[in-house]
Amino acid sequence: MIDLRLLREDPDLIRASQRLRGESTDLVDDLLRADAERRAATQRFEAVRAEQRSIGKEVAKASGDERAALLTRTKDLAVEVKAAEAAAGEAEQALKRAHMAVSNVVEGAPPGGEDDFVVLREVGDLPQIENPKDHLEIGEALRAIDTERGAKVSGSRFYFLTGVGALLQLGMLQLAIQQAVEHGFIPSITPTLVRPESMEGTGYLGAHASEVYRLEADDLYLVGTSEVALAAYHSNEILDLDGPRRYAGWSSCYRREAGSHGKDVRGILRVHQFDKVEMFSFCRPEDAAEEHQRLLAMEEEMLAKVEIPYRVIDVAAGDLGSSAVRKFDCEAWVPSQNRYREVTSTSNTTTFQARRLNIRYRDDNGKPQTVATLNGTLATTRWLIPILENHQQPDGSVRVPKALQPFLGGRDVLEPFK
RNA sequence: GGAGAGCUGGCCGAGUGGCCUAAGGCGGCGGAUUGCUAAUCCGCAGCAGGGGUGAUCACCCUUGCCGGGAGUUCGAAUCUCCCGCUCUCCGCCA
Repeated sequence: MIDLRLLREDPDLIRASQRLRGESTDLVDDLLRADAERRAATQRFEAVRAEQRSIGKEVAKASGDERAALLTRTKDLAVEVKAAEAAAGEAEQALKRAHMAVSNVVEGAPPGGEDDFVVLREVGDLPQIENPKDHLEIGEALRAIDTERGAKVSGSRFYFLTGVGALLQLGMLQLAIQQAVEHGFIPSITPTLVRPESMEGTGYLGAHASEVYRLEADDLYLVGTSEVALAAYHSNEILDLDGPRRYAGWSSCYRREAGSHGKDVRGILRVHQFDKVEMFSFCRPEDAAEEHQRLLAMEEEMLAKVEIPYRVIDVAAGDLGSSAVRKFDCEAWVPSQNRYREVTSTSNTTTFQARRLNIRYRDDNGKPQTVATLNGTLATTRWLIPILENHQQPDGSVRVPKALQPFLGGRDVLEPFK
């Protein structure tokens, strides 16, 4: 949710942001109207309620005829109060709906849609591989990835990681946690089933509702990222913030992939369940842009450790999620596809999520203010794809990046089974 | 799954229909005293929304908030119902 004070002071700023996103400016006018209407309705309610309360005090002291007279008056008033309260409640609900409909105010993202991202830099040399095998072919030869049995047991877009596949993933995630701890992040293992409020607070029940698994019998949701649990972790709290508060959450993630039938069906690029280490920061709004760069630097440090070439893109305004003001993706080189594919994403959501989740800090005057939140990927199952493909050798073996070798019993090469 | 007890401000905790504008304590902030620290004494303070007066910082008025929601009542922290959560015990179970 955006800051309503900002909306009142500078509605044109919000309209400009909506245009950049390719979203309607009518939503801004709807919100302005709903805001004015709510204030008017609140005032009407408060006026009758104040009268009711003051007469109520006289009733308590009065007796006999005087009391009876007061009671007839307050009985009528009670009806008015009830009606005014209901009207104020409806105005409040209408405001909330209009409020939810307006996206966060874009900050510095390039204009345009999905294809209008700006490449900030390309890092690492692309490997020269003749007829590269794709990650599934390599993974099957190593007996590291088994999608056939994944499908047998659970359906399409499920897989088993076995042997060195399991070790690679565990090592990579462990490496991410180690790095996070070195940089002062609090390592966390988070719930993957959450209540509706938590899901709603992070905005995942809006446009992405069909992407989310729901357990009807218990009214719980399976998270698509530990961002959900980490964001909701401090909901309704006032934090002591000296500097940014940083978490690294390790969890399995679940996605229905409802709208992606027939897309990326091979291998483990797009799956219903995967594991991820996610960074999440709470900081003062004035520090958010700098913190965003820090999360991006963390991602690049990890990519360097697994020795894969990548590029960094500045995602265009029209392709941002509703809560992000800016988003940087790291895309790793995938030789079999001869293109870059997204492996990390870091978003600055400023106060948008925190306002909905009611997460605040005390400013220098001791007044509660809404915090800013940011998130970013530190490692995920999908990384196995560029790791296997970029490090493949002509003989079918796979070189193990130095940083991962300790997690594979010191091996520097993984040999295929005959 | 069954039975019971709870949920009050940053924290602890009193409050069983109007005197709640929520006692008291801890912690916090300001001041006094004081070689320093500590102790003592005095004072100030919840959160959110709305309106107003003089302004960039206050002050005044007002409404809501006692786990969440609905209800009873002229009036609810207090009574009723639904939901959530915590604790204790029993049962079942990895």
